[in-house]
Amino acid sequence: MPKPRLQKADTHARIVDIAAKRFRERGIHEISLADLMSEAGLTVGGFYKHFSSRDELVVEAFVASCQDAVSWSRGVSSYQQAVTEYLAENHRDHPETGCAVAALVGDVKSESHSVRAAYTREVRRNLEFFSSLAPADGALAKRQAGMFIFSACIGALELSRSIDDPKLSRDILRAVRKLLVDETPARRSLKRQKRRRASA
Amino acid sequence: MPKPRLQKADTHARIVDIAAKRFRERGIHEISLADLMSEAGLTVGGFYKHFSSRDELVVEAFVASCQDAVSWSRGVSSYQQAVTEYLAENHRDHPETGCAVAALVGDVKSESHSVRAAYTREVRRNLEFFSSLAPADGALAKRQAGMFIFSACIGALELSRSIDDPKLSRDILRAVRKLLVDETPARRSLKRQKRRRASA
DNA sequence: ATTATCTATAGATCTATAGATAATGC
DNA sequence: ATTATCTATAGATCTATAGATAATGC
Repeated sequence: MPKPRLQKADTHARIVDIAAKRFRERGIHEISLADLMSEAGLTVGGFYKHFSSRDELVVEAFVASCQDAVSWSRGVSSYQQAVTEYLAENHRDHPETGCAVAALVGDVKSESHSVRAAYTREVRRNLEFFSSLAPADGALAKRQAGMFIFSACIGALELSRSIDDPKLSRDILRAVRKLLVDETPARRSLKRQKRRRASA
Repeated sequence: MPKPRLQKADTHARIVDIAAKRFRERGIHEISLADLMSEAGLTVGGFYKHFSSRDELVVEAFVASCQDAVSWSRGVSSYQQAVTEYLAENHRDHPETGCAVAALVGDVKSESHSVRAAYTREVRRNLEFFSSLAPADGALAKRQAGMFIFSACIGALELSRSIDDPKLSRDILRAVRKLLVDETPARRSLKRQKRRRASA
């Protein structure tokens, strides 16, 4: 039963949004176009009136995923909040609305040039975000701290998602959260100062 | 042209070794049984005389991959050496002989119970290895430091492999290497002591 | 005769295309 | 008449199975 005049652009966006969720949730190749179209209430046949290829959808869906990260970062005002929320069990359990860089970190290796380019842009945006919040002095130190923090976050989140032991999964998130928040150079020197002031 | 009596066990091991390489290199589902058998100089038909299913090969290949990590860790005697070699460009460029936990961190989410169980065992073994070398005092601190270090290493390695900018890729490896080796709690307090001694 | 491997193929996907269909808007 | 979507299908995989074949070892 065709339903014309119901805004083609809306349908297009709906397909992209669904793909953006499912790709992060299950991986780019673990879901078929038929499944995605069906979730949108459509059939496979119509797909190529919206996209010239599967790859085109992958790129659009990835870019759409990044919007979730942009919205999230707007609500984050401190380094501690960023790390705590990124490494929360809630984020681990909901890859479909979470960080696309983490969710697709293994997948993109075998993707097209366009996908990898979009991915690299998003990595760079994330590094800038974490650098801007990083407790470090000077542009270079901030940049390096951003790379360090983002790497630790991605590694911990993906490890916690991949193992099948819930306790170990939680322990990894907690340990990395703790060491990132407590044991960062600037924070440590802050603590030292407090200790000194207290003992004086 | 069949070649009987040439040790079935040898052929079996050869298939497993090839799979162990290709799965790490390209991902578990980006390579077909036909391709693997062909690289072993065989045809697909014979596959099921060696394995009851594709999944069985995935498990055996994963376990075989872990041997590379065990051999590697035997030659590692210090924390600094572990981090430096793990985050080397050479490791980044040769996933086929490198850490299977990193190479398959995204892939295992959609794999069978057996694969995920083997993966979890290997994560645990790696955590123990990094914990044993970690510059931290006390069993708990060592355990947490191991999780922290391994997460940062996996995140940095996989990010460096996924992006398409060689310079950024190298910068990430370098920054994480530097901050892990220089800025670890125990090392920092060591440095502080040296500074104090020098100024005294 | 046994056994490892081969050829051939069934059955299940999945991407992509061709042409039909039905609701809107002139 | 136009246009968005549908049904149907071609062509390319990929896993798994059935039965044939050829080299060894009795």
